[in-house]
Amino acid sequence: MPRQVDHDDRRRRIAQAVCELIGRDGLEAATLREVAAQAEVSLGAVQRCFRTKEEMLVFAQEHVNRRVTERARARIAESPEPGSVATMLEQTLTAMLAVDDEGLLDARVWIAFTAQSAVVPALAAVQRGHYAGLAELLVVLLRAGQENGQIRPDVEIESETDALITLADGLTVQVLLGRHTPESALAVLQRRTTGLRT
Amino acid sequence: MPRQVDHDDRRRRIAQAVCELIGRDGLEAATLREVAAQAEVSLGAVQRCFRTKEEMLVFAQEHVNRRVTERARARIAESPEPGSVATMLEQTLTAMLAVDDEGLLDARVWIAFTAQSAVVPALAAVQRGHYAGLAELLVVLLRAGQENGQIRPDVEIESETDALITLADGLTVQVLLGRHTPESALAVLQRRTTGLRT
DNA sequence: CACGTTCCGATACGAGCGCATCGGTAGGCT
DNA sequence: AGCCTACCGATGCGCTCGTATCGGAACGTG
Repeated sequence: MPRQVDHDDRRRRIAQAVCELIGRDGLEAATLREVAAQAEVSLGAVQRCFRTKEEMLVFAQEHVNRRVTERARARIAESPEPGSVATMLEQTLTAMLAVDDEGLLDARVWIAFTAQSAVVPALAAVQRGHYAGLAELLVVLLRAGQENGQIRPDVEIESETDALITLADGLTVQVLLGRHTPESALAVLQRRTTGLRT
Repeated sequence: MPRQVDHDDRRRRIAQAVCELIGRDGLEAATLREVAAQAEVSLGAVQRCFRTKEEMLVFAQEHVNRRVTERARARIAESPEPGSVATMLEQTLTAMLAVDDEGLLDARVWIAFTAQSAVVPALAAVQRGHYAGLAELLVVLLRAGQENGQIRPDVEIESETDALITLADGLTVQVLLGRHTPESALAVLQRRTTGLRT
């Protein structure tokens, strides 16, 4: 067999290159040639990793979604009180916001894919799956918080979960448009989550 | 002078065609040729109305923004209690949501332009201008409501305005992704606005 | 009434796109 | 050690894009 390369690693690197291009110049900047250049591989390599451009974009979409989930996990682990439900809740939602440069890039990628999801049902299904995971996590956190008394018992979990997700998305849009700074958006989010505590 | 056509009317018709194409298949579907076909004019006519494609897209962006404002005005006029501040507030915010087919189309156009605004500062400025107008309107409504006792006096107007806009945007995203129906989004919005009443 | 000006719609062009194809090359098997 | 296979990176091909250009039709004017 000829020289072997790690296919999964290459796919991840390409997906990362796609995200960087979309985050900098939008979806239309993610041409196969530009992606190859950004990932420092040849055009042929990109074509062998992904049968078609659409397949590449879907993988990149799942890639950025995984990054958000991963960032939530990391923020929880690094937080001063990893065991506190309120902390976990806040850190999870913060991971969805554009609070730092990395998050800002992901937010731009997120809205690009979300806009595309509005007209391509297959992409919308991918996004809904991501949101389903986030919603489930929030439900678990809220329920655990109510059981150990950290979350007010009168909070209606399902509707509160939806409201928190809606708030995070709305704030992300506001930050991207420059109507909120990352700091002010974070403050709004924290005011909301602290309102849930006992 | 040769045969004269109404330039402004033609520009509006072209902008409408751009919105229909973007609402159906996304920003990339708005090529000059497709726009010309949708507007039932020649490619040359589109080029003479707009010096460049970007100029056309900016005009279309302002066009859909004007439609939202116009819809808010129409909803207020048609509402059962045009004089009630609470009604005006609710109808204004409803105009920002994708509550009917026309609104759904506009919402898809909105998110397409918003995504582009995240990477093109010039477009972001246009969007910010639109939001500034909406925010000013909401501030006026809330203040008037407080003065005549229809809105709770403890509502902090500036932050509430931002919160309402953020909520409307977040709900729009959720509807576009299929995580909210137009009806459920409207219900969330109404619950929020009725909470502001005395 | 014919001319000339002015604007319209069709065509032409270079560039860049996604995708398909094809020698070259680097290792595993006997 | 040498062959042979499997994969890599470069090149080619239609196609469509945005933009520039050009002949022709339509009206005010002398």
